[in-house]
Amino acid sequence: MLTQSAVTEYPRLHRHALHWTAAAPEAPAGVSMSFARNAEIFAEGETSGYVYKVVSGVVRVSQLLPDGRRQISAFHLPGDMFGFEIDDLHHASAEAIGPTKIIAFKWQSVAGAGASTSLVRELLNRTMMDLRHTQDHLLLLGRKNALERLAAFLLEMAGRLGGKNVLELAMPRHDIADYLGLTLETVSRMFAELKEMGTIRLESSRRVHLIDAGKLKAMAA
Amino acid sequence: MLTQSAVTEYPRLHRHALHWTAAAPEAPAGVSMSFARNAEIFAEGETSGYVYKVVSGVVRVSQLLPDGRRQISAFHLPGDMFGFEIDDLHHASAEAIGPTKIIAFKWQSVAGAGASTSLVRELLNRTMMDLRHTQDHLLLLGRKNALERLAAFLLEMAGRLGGKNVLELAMPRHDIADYLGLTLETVSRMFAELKEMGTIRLESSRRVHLIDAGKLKAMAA
DNA sequence: CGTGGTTTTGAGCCCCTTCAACCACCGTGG
DNA sequence: CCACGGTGGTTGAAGGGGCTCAAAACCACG
Repeated sequence: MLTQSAVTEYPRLHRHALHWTAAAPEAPAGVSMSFARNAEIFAEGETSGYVYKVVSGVVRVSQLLPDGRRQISAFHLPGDMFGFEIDDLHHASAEAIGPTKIIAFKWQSVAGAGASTSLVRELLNRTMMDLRHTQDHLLLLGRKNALERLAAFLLEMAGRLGGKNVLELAMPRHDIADYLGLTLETVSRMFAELKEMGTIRLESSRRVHLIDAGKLKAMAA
Repeated sequence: MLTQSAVTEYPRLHRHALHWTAAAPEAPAGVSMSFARNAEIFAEGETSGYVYKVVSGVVRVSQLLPDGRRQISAFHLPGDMFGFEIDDLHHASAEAIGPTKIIAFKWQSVAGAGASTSLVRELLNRTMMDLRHTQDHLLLLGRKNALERLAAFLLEMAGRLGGKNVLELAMPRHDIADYLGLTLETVSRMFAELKEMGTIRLESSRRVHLIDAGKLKAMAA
């Protein structure tokens, strides 16, 4: 019945932030928080009430099926915001991939009745960007093959990490796989294939040199 | 190299609406338009500037890969709005599935500098609902098998069409396939499988009776 | 009753998964 | 200094779920 393994064990998640720090009393007020590797920022089903902004580190947002299959909908890098919800229940969970600093804003303060129009507009803008990214990802998951997915992923990361041709991936193969709708073995094999084709070079498993970005773009379809 | 067929021919699309009708001069001003089956409402890459609201009929929003593989990101039913864009370029295309009536609003009027905060908030709300739907669809495309996808699709449609246990699907198998990231043959086979299991009955290929919605929910994972 | 579009069904194959080793790296402690 | 455990990554072999190709059946409509 099941296509994917349902027995994968994810790293144990550690609840609660390492520490909280009251931020400068500007508007809107934010609270800064630190999270250790694999620490849970919020969980699916929890009550919401905050939006979060990444200061440093990387966050993964994911949804789980009852049997443990996981889909990561986005990786959030410094500057990104996440955690918006329509009702006040989180509909996905968020975890720090490595040591991560975050600022939490009260939802009321950025989108509540008293929030300035410019803040609401800012939020609308970010939400529309998220929507576009997610729609692009639909195309990837629905219609691209494994090699195309990895090529697209590397280009996305390269772009978001500053357009350099050397990139330091923050996440393990397992997370990449759950982002791309593949298994970690397939991801590993596609890395090998890109390497053989001469389009990338692996300095280490996390440090990737893009040797031929043009060829990558062509394959990403 | 390619996993999916790249030679599928889509129905020829007919440009332009059948007719335009100036709407009552309320705020915001809308223009009503009618489209025939397979008529293009807007195309990927076109300049935007309007948001659209479905009055009657069903609209599909899709993205294409250069070789013709297609992913439908959403079906829009009466009452739904679509066509929001961050910049003023459409990032996907929209087509009427059957005869369809739509009202077009100037983007400026609902989200521009002069738009009321309540309109912007309304738009934020709709965008966040779209985002949630799209994220759920990521989980479907990334991690569910064919049978689970079709079960989830039927439940989604049943819910949106009013919760009845008989539903009239507006779209052909091909569109369902491109929504679910499958081929039309697989969709057809999964319909047959659900029928054999006794969870649905096909009055015609488009009229589906949900006999055991509980079992469907259980399979949709 | 043809005709074109849609749907179903069949047979074979392939990409990706599954299952299973093995390896590389690294901080810890004997 | 090296054994060690634990995490993360690679590689191999085999199997399967969904795709491809093909043909027939169905259906609305002239």
